[in-house]
Amino acid sequence: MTTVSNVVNGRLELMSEATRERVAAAIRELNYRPNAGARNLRLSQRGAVGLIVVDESPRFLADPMTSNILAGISNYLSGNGYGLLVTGIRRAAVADLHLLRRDQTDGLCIMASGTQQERRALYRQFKDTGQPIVIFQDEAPDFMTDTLSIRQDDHKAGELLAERLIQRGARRLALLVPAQSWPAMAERQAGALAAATRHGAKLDTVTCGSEEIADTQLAIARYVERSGLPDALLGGNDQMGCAALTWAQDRNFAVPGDVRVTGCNGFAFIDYVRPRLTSIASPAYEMGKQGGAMLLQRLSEGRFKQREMLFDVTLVPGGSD
Amino acid sequence: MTTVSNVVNGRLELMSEATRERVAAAIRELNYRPNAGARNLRLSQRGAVGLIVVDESPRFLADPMTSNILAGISNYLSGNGYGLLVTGIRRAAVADLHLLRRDQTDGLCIMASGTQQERRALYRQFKDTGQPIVIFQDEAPDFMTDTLSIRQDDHKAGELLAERLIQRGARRLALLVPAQSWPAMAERQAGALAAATRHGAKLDTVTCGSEEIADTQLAIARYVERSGLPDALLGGNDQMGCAALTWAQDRNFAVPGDVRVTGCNGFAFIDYVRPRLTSIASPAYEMGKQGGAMLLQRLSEGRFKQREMLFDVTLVPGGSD
DNA sequence: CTGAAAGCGCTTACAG
DNA sequence: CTGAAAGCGCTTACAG
Repeated sequence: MTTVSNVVNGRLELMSEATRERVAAAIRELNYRPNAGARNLRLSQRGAVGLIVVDESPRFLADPMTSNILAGISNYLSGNGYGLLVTGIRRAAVADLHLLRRDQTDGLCIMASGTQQERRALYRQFKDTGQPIVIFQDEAPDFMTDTLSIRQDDHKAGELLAERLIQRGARRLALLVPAQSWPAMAERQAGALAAATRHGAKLDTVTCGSEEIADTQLAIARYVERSGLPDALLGGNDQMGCAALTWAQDRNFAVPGDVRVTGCNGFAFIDYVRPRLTSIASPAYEMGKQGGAMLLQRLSEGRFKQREMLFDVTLVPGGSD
Repeated sequence: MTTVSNVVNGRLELMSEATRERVAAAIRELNYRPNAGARNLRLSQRGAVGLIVVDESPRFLADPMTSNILAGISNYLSGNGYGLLVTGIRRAAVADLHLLRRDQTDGLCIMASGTQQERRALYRQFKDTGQPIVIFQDEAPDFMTDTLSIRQDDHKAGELLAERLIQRGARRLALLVPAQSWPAMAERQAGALAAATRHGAKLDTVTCGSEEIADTQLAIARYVERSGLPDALLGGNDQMGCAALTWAQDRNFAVPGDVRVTGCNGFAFIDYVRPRLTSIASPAYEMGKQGGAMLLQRLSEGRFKQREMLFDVTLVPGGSD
């Protein structure tokens, strides 16, 4: 058994070539696949990481940001012999989550949602598992000790978009945000506001019932009725930007002639609208990959090397601004 | 230990209310979380299912079909105490896959790609693990015994789209398909061809370098140069449909006035183009959910109740046809 | 209801 | 290089 274990785990220097090949032949012949659970039990590890996406919708992967982060984490972990257990869950059901009630992962990756208070309550529950945690797209509250927060620079994203619009002559900007906002969205808003203030431009915030197309367009219509057409409509994300674009087209406003429009995060579908949506390129996939890497490093070295990672963003010009 | 095990596993009838509460209190106090791996080892089960997406791109979740199926599987399994281990992998790397080399799952869900020969080679490797397998969006070859194939009715999808276009007066249809096709795409093509033949209409197949927007638009341009503008451009999926839509718009062709356009699968972004893309609603999420359910049923009952499931599709009218 | 024991399939220190 | 043994944390049949 010792030698087989040594072969399976690649400690090949402990035996002769002939022995190695004999064992390998037997493995092939028997179609032997080592039981990963037994190995993990013996080594007091779990061999897997949990990804928990807290979302009220069962389609928790609908947002490309989420699925890109997932792909990044998954690829890194799979390449390093770790499993990724994926769960999407409504906030109310988190307490019953298998990943929290049973000990089956070495660490957790979290994408939370809801108000700050709600997210803090979630993080406390996750912390109670005693596992190291990577939080995506949110800051780690002070009480989260064994934690790494990974975000993209959404403040800069807001600034880049607002500055570009102002440079092109816009003086009154309207930023579309969902009623139920989230930290990244708030950062974009703060960034856009900072840029507007710096350049003496005006930034209105238009609160939409949700980020869905119908709610977004309704909110735009009401805002324009009240305040007139702004120089620019900034979608809080690509979906809201595209909603603004089609709203303008449905009313026969020229984009960018009558009103400029932008999005944020730059996922695939911005190339499918006309004019192409000016947006921000999100490093979501890379964030996921780094999150996986940092978590495995934490597991092997005992602590996270840093408390936060902030990923740079860049502007992707389309024709809509 | 016996009583604690009975509490943890919900065999509450074996003890008094007082005992139950004493154990529960101790669990809370100690923040005890049972080790899932040890339980699985004792019960000779793995407690998890693997999802393998064979894709040459690291962004293996970019297609909404894939991420919707994943969400469906994940939600069903999580709700039933099973884990889902997600891996995206290039075909060339499949042989080294952890999910194949180690014994860590009770069953596999597969989304393959490539030619029929390549997919057969993949399925043989998966079969060698001895696990029950659910194949999505492809038929199960004869040699796959312990297998369930789950597909949507793509033949009907092709028929529905072609028939609708013909009813609206189209006589020459052009179907856009990627050079590297796949079974679902071939089914759509067969369905569209059957409908065209039945109604005496003409269906040309336009092979595009890939399903990417640039390749699709290039292929359309070449086809139109050679054969003139068809009455309708049928995208093999929504992405290709949207590519056709923007191609027409960039050339100042009216849609549907000069040329009708359709997509297939009906994911979110078809609402963000103008006119809205007429498409087919894919039951991808439901397929994933049923796949998870059928796999767990297979695990508890010893065999799949059926060899195939075919999900119905419906047409979603937009303004593009 | 509790306690003692066996065993799931591994890893690893140790003796030969 | 091989063999025997302990132990990872559970479940479960059995005795008390």
